[in-house]
Amino acid sequence: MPVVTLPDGSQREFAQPVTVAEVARTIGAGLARAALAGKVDGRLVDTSFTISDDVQLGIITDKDAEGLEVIRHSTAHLMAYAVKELFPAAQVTIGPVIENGFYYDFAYERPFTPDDLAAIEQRMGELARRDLPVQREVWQRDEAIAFFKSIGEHYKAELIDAIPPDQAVSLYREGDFVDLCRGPHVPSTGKLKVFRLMKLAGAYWRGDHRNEQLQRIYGTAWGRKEDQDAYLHLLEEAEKRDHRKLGRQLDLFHLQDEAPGMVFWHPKGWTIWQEVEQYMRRVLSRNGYCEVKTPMIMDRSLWERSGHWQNYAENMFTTASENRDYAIKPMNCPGHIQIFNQGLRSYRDLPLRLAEFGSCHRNEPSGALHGIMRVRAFVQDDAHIFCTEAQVLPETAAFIDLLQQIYADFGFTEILVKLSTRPEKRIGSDEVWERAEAALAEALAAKGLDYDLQPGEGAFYGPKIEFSLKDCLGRVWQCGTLQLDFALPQRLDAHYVGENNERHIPVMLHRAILGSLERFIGILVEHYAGAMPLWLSPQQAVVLNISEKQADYAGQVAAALRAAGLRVEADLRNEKITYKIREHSLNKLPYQIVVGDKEVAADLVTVRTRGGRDLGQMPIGALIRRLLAEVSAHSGTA
RNA sequence: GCCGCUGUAGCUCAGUCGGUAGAGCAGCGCAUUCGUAAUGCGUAGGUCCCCAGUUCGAUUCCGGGCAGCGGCACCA
Repeated sequence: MPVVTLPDGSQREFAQPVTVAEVARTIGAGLARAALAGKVDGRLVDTSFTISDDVQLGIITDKDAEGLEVIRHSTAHLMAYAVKELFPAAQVTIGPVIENGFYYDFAYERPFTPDDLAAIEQRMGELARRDLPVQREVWQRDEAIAFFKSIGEHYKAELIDAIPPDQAVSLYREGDFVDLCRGPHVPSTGKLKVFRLMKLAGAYWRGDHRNEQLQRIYGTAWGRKEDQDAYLHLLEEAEKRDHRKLGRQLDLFHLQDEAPGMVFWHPKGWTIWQEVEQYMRRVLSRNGYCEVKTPMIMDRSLWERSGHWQNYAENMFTTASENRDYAIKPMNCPGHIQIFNQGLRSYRDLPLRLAEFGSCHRNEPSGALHGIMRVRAFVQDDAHIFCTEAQVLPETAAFIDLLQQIYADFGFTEILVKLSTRPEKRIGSDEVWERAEAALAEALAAKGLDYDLQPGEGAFYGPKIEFSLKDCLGRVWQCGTLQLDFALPQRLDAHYVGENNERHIPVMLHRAILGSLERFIGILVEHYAGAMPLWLSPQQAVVLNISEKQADYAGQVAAALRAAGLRVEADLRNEKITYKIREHSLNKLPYQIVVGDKEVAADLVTVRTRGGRDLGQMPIGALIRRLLAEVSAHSGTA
């Protein structure tokens, strides 16, 4: 006699066990049709799930986030079904739900082609229209392994083999297709109406590059056509914000074949760079950092002592001269330790914070390069804090404050935080790791930051915190980082004299806020779609004359603004005012100052923003005050 | 690095089933002197990514590179 409690608190009593689908039917025919799955006492189940005890039940439809996940998961299975029909020799492997969609990996004798993709999508449509029931079956593990082996699905057999022997496994059957799956799934393929296959890619079996490469197909799936259209539209819009496209359009930088992964900064892009760098320099100086500069090329012996020559060789560019080998620095830490090591340090010198806009070169794998986000030559806003173990917590807390303040100034509020802890291969005792991880976790907790824990992902020399931002397509890029290091100071003989007059090895914190200036500027450009806030705009205003008569006055206005420290040019070209406004608006130039006969007569300027807002007429002094206020506020999206 | 796709004018792209290529925008010149998102006319611009091969002839076909793009792996 199960009593089912619904989300609104109402209860229904049934004489004998009922399925989720049957409960939905008693509520209404519409809900029964819309039901994709059920949530029984917080657990997602199929609509065919039988309820025999008193439970809390929610009917999941495509309006629920979970409903969308079920749709996507079932669509992945539908795709696998279509692939098996069209390419019987293909083996299925795994097909999870991801953000906005799903993928499924197949092992096949040849890569799929775009034509294959179209055929698969068409077949999926046919299978969906047949509205085949999707049924759950529970098998004994060993029988399931034997079954999948018998139909030539060796990857599936391998997957099930990893499940504990005494555990039963669930299989889902739709038409002639059977797949291992935890579920739940939609009750029938007819529920899958809105999907599109997006792209093909190679992917390694079990994510290991030593394994064979599988064929991955990505797709998207939605409850309603409008949602999918909106998503596809969003992708189109995101493409327009791509920093590589805007970098060219706005004449910020370029890359060329002869220097893969290395950026040629143009005057406008370099202006942004300089603003970012000068801003960071001011903030660091206010926060107790000392700026230094270390050599780009150092002798092999130093890199051998640091361990890079042995462990990082494939990523380092090297050079040689007069029988000596050198490495071009991939990191700044060894150089900073050389500065720390000059003279005898006292505990009174700690914490010592050495900062450098450090130019690094890393020979990244060719396939990893991506615009200016992942390059081979880049500048880190790097710093190393030499401190005692007791200072780790306060230094970490201060760093997090600083990072948050800086990100806010650049307009970023959505920051992804991760804490990576001890890996299997590591140096240092467990007690030291314990304290180090606890210090980082404590600092994060004290700041009230939500973070993902990544066990085993720390560096061999210490745990780390990562701060990431998203690009216009939602790809995550690590920017800020804080890494505790117990190893390098010792390897490179750093010490200080403590209160007890004995020598101690300092703890080193590697930290960066922007990460690399290249990457950070790339993210900034995408974040603002090229319409940089005033303080970062390469050109902040342009003075436009309506006809040649006002050329002199326009020049004077521009000069007055420049004298106030603003980046302003006069555009005196013999073009219509509409033409100039259009062009500067497309170039995302924040303020357009129009002067015609009326302005000359009244000694005023007329101001409009790149967004088309008319600010009316004002005296030049008022304009200057307005712009300077906006610059110093680091704000303004005119 | 691996899988797939792509590479034509400064940019965005069309085109050549093998006979050395075209548009729009940008550039340049002339006219126009204009009030808030494109004035008109004219003109110039190419190693069709590179190197080999097949061919009477290759931008096109074949092979090998390089670079870019989408993923995967990597990102200490």
